[in-house]
Amino acid sequence: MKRIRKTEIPQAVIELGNRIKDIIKEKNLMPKNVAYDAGLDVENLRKYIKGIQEMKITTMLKIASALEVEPSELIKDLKIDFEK
Amino acid sequence: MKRIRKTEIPQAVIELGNRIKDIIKEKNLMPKNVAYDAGLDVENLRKYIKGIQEMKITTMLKIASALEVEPSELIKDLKIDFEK
DNA sequence: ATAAAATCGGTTGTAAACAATCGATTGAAT
DNA sequence: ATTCAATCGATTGTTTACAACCGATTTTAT
Repeated sequence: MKRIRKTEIPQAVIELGNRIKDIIKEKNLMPKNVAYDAGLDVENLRKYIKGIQEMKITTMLKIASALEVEPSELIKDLKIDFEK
Repeated sequence: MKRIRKTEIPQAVIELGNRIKDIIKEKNLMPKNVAYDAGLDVENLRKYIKGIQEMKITTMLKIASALEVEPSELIKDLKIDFEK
């Protein structure tokens, strides 16, 4: 059956995806290789870049490693907009 | 039925838990309040502190917000030990 | 123009996060 | 000594991440 997302994707997730996208572009990397280096499926990496799917901490660390950037660079100033 | 974890908890997750624990202690915060401010169940916060459960990016951001620290401070120098 | 990579939208099985609850124990403060 | 918070282990329903695959289309490079 159709798998529907019930919750909104947080803005920070979108922003994180954009940063990954930008770094890939700046460093002239290939998503295919980045995915491989991070131990991810290319399609899933694409989902992170598009902000369709949220990632776990360790996934972020793997991607940072594959991009050869500090994890901090990826999450720096990411704001979480949450309703308490 | 028993819910058994199939994969190993990465060391970075343990380390992240320790940092959260330390900050709570240093700042004389109450886990109860931190959990509330982060919009989490106390028991789940405990799982993160113990490193029993891995968190998503946004959860980390919420916890950083509740602890009033920069997200970068939580993940700084976290190393991921992964087998490609 | 053709080949390789990227992008897209969708699907599916499985593992794990998330939320919440329970009972019991331990530690600390009044 | 009693109250409150912390800690622990365990459980459960629901949602989501993860991994993988597919077919189609678009972009990029040779």
